[in-house]
Amino acid sequence: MFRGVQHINMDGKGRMAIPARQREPILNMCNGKLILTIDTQSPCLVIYPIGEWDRIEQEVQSLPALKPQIKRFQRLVLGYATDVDLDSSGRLLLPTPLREYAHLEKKLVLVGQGNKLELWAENLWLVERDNALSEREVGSVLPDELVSLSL
Amino acid sequence: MFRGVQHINMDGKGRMAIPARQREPILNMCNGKLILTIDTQSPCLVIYPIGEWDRIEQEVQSLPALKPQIKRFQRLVLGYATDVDLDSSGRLLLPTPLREYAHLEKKLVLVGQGNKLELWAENLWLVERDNALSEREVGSVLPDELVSLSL
DNA sequence: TGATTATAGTGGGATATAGTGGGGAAAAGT
DNA sequence: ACTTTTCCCCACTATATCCCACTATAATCA
Repeated sequence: MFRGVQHINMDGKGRMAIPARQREPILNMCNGKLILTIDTQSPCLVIYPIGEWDRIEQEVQSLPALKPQIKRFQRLVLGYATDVDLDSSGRLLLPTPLREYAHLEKKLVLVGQGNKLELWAENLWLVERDNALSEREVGSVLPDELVSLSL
Repeated sequence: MFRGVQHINMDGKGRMAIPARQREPILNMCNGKLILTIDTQSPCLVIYPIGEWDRIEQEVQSLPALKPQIKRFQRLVLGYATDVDLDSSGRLLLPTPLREYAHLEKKLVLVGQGNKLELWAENLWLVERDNALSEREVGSVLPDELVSLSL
């Protein structure tokens, strides 16, 4: 599955090369067909192999849409979901609305998260990382689940 | 399992030789396949044999991701996790993002920790060690778990 | 003990592969 | 028909990988 943090560039045409590491599995798994959508919790995008996405989409659609919060969530996640294909040199074109949502400029960070990939603007990723790290400061309270984890 | 503190050098290409001591067990255990990730508590990296990592990964993934703190923790630990292989002379290449995270320069310290290895920049290791030692100063309070330990 | 041979650790050159950028053709939209 | 976007292709640069050479440390033997 997807692992590792990689810094990559978006070129002037809004394309980004999938690192060779991830390319192989993507081609096998879903023949280069991916779904790109937004993460509603963080200013980043998520990339699913099409097969994996089908499962997610069903789950999201089966939520009770009468609750306004859920309706909004569905609207965003399903609405922004866009099919993208790898081109012949293993790159994909980032649709403009998604580019804007995640404030993507030239410098990007691709983060493996098991069944999916996250895509960040480099500066936002660094902020997110530093926030997470500052939680190790003295006096900050960690959830019990983390404290009791034996790594 | 992994024991001992060893000082080693990273060469100009970001490679580091695994000491012969540890090499044998690594090859047996996981055929030279390792996972490198960050330690979220300290500015150092951790190295797991792939088998051991699978267990950890499952544990981390099964945490409740709705808590923002946990989500962040997962993002970092799983995100930075990177597959690395030993090359033909028993070295491994340290990926740039991880190198940068732990401020690795030429001088490194590899610390055995049982099921895993820790990798430090030498200067940060020395600081950490001195901090740890200074806790034996008069008046400092040790956690109960430590006090009741029979060594 | 000193000399000789292994083995570990280190460094660097050469080649292959990956990443980046851009020209221009095809397709789509206006 | 014209403009804009998408896609294929080629060229260049950076990075990773393989391979071999040198040095230092440890092990062996006379």
